[in-house]
Amino acid sequence: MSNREANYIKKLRNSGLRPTKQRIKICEALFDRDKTFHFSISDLMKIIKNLHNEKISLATVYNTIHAFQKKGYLKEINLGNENSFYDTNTSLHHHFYDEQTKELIDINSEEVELKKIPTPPSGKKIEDIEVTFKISKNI
Amino acid sequence: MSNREANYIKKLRNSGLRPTKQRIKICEALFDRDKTFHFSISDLMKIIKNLHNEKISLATVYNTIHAFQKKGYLKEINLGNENSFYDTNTSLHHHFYDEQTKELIDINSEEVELKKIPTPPSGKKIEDIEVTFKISKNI
DNA sequence: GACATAGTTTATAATAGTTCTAAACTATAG
DNA sequence: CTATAGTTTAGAACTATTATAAACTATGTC
Repeated sequence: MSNREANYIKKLRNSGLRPTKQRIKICEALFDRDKTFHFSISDLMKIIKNLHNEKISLATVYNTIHAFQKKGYLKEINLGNENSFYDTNTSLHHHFYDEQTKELIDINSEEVELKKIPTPPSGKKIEDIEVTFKISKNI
Repeated sequence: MSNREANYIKKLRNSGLRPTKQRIKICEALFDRDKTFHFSISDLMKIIKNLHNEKISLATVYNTIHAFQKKGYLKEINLGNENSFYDTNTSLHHHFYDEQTKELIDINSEEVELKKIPTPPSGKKIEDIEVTFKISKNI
């Protein structure tokens, strides 16, 4: 068993998730990466298919992604496509988004600073700030 | 014919859209308002149903909203619900969003100022900046 | 290791939002 | 008034997602 695999097993157990072989494979597909990773469920299905000859059922992929999201290992991002996207970068951060190419690029939170912040409606507090910079080809 | 109706007819014609009675009714439902308006297609269907006894088919509502969006009279907003939302405020602006209550509140662009803006990837330029302040009940 | 059990996976059905299709209808120009 | 291109419509088709319920499996206990 690889070091990484053992680590996933430990993390899954610590989160109250049983380390099944499907979950470990999904961990490998998602987190064995240098950069943070953006994906849709259908992206992930394809990646799993290519990575292992064995397949994981669609329902399991949905279940697992939702479980990982609930445990805070994934963040859902909303770009207005018809389908949901997920981000392995769960820290506070921002995005460049190219609507043409559907490219999504992470921006570290230090790269963006707000000078003026509006006062929230009474009885509410600001929980999170997300800035999306819509970009396009520079002709 | 009301003043407003005549105005909608003119605007539709100027945009290259034939002023059909369905489109005029949809204009009334959307734009006869003081405040900017946020809605989903199903919201709009209900509103039309209540406003007039006559119904407009779902396909027409979709067609019309898409046409209005293409002409720049509506802006799509992405909140990560399963369905699309639209905003009659097409100017550059930002939002408060309460995920619990699904409340969405417009923020004028003057209320938000950015001190530091990241440099876009080479060959790309920033087209638009959207800031979402996620809010929640202040306990 | 065998067993019970609670958690998990799976194929499939069901649902929801949206888009497509093709026929009927209508605004508009000539 | 007529021709035509644009529009509306019901319903089918499609896509993403969630629900269902039966088979399977990780885990703790003996």
